[in-house]
Amino acid sequence: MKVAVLMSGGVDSSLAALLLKEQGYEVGGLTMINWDENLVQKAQDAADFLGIEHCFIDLRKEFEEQVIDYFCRAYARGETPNPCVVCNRTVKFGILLEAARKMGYDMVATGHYARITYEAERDRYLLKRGLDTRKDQSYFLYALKQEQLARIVFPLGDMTKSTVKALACRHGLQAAGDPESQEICFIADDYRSFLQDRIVCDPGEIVNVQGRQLGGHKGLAFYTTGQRKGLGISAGHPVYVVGKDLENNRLILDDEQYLYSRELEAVNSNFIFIDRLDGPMRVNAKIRYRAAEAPATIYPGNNSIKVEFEQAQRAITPGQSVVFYIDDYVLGGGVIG
RNA sequence: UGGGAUGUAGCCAAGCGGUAAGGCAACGGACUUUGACUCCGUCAUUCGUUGGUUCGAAUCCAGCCAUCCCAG
Repeated sequence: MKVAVLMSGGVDSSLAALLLKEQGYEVGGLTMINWDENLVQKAQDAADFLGIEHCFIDLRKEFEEQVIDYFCRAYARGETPNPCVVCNRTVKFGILLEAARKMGYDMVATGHYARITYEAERDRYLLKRGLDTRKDQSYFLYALKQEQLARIVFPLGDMTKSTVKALACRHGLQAAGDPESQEICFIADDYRSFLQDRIVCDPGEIVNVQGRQLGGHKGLAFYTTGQRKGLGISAGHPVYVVGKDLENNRLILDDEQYLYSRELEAVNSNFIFIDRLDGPMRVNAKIRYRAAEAPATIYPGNNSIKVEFEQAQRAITPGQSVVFYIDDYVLGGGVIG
């Protein structure tokens, strides 16, 4: 069995490669250039250290079309996209996975903290959260299809981050002491300056819920629901972005209480645990990566999924993903409309 | 131009003779495979200004300046 480990040169992917090798797989390192080609060297070094072959593939064009373009368009629409979700579905486990297969690999592996299991009775691959709930990354993977899950291995899914670090250290992996990963991979510092060159940003008014003017904004794309910092508005008490009035190019700010809402509509949904949602279902749902799961009922709609929470959620944000869980399993998810 | 009121950090604001609270904003850090939230830390040698009284003034007194309100 030949496995291509998608290597970044960091601890996680390096250890993933090492573990697979120890388990007897035929392992090769594969690195995609999606933005910064300088990262390839680090991966190459790690592969050399592990004594595995390594090659890279330039996917900058594809990444630009699939991820960056999506990222910018979503912001231009006033949404707050999650590029990692799209990258995983279309590039990392899409184009790159296909490329690996063409190179003769059977599977691809990454250092994600998530688990994939196969359920024979239903002939389904299921996605489970990582054992280390603090590091669990299943949220970013809900959009994967069966064909994709069938070809993926996550060697770190059953481990905690501290175990990974300890093992990496014991094996003398260079990256063992590296700081945790960064921001969006294609944005070094501030996503705002990145957007500035790519989309049109019209300054406009800042108003409160009642419509009273409070100040001015630099372009709706630069703000996200629930945001407090960087607004420059001194109201005597904290105020948050509670919405966007795209029609009038106005940013709406107000007290935190206006951020809470009990329901949302999700589009572009994908289901993993089941084929499709045929009727109401009780789940635990997460409206952003670092949010607590909350009990909710989901309902199938025409072109969307309606999600009704038991308790109001704070800052439900269009463009972000809502992911449904049943116990440790990812049922599916969608993009908040 | 008369009468009244007010002038403390970017904004709001405590202080009322004993050596500048607090909130908001801002900045820095922690957290984080998205954007946020959150948490921690920093932020007026100086109180419109000039003099005076006092051992000592943002606090009392006087002049000047500025702003606001009512008269005109």
